Amino acid sequence: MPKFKAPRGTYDVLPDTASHWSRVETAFAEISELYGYGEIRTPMFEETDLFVRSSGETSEVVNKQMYTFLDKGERSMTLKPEGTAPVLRAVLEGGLLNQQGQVVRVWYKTPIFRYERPQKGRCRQAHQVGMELIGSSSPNADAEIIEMTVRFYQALGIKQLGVLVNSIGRAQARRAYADAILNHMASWLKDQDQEGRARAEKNPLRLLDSKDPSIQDLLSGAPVVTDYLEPESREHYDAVLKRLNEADIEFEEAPRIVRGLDYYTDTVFEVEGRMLGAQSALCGGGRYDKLIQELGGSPTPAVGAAMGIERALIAMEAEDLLPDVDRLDVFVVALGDQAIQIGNRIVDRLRKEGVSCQQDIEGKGMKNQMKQAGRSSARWTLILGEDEIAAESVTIKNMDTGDQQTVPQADLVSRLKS
RNA sequence: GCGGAUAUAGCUCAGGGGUAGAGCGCCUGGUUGUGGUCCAGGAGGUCGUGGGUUCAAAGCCCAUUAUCCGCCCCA
Repeated sequence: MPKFKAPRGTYDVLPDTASHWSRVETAFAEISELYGYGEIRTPMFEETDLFVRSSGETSEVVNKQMYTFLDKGERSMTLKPEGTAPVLRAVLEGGLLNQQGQVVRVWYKTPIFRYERPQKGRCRQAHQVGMELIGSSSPNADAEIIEMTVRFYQALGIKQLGVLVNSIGRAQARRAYADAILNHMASWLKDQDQEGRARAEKNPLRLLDSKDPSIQDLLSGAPVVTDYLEPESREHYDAVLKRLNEADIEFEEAPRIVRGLDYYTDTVFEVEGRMLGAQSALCGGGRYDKLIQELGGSPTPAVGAAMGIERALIAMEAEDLLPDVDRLDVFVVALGDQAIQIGNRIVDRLRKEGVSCQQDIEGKGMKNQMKQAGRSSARWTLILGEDEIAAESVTIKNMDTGDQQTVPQADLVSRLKS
């Protein structure tokens, strides 16, 4: 029994699944580059206040879920619970927005830390990729971000997903709408315990995506946020929808979509996996025009999204999209000292040609070496024994079909490449 | 944070107050030049952890930890 275990809510990515991770990460990096986004990397922890300011003092994340600690200088630090605020901080600090009218496009890949009760698709150290488009209030920006997320999931091959788009307007509309919801739910609210009531009153919009069937029933006749939008917000929202239609992005309008972090304005969206159980959100994003100001920058509109890597992997697993184990090209079976020497030279030569190779290092016999070859899932096994040495040849065995033929060592590379 | 379930071999699991089980995997041999098939043999477990009850606990009781499902939250 090992003495240590990975801390609660964390886990290791072992070699058999690491390639799945890099596949997701690579897909996102490629999409980002295609849209002209530059990578940005920020520290794992920040001043606690950055997250309090950005996510909102009343948010669940800030209240209950942050990994906060005092460093040796008695400064309150927090492991980043989300990616956006640190990116904006870095963009401001790095002077990327110092020229007026500049539009900045960045993408990132990062772990995030939230103290939560672990569940499938919900860990204390989770991983996200995301992008931010900073400096544009155009609906085209919102549409670009949504389009990118869709392209990302398409690149991974995930089919069963829903793209849910909504607008929650500006502060005024939201306040008016929140009142309307509370009003609508007044009779239900009376019957709730104190905590439930406090939660509902703190953020009435949250009621909208509750999974409680009794709440959902009551909400069926409830007012819709889009009826409360200010004229500019309405216009913006319509333009986003129009742009998405033009780009042939499949989506649905979902008035129940709100976001958990306080900084969103106008457009919010979510990509939902239909195979994910309770943790169904694959991606969340939206516009946050007030946030940069909140962080001390000049007023700057922006829009962005974050995608959970774990959840993408769960979705891919459910749709059987995860690639097989990485195959080795060649395993060299060599029998006897001389053959081993020649085998080493061949392995070296093949690796220089970009052919992945392995050979026995334990001095085992034929049978065992063949077994290793099988286990390595090599495409070909090269056999070097007395006969081959004498003839300066090598036997190539195709491990899938079992066919084998003996060819001159000089022809090896061209044989393998054909 | 709340509710429910689970924890036995590397993996998937069965069992059950009195000597620890299966399938798969692993090792060895049949085959000192052929893996994935077959046959034979073998290794591997303080039954999650800590206490308690008992002549006896892996089983019963209590606590604890981890995982899974739902709520909550969200990626």
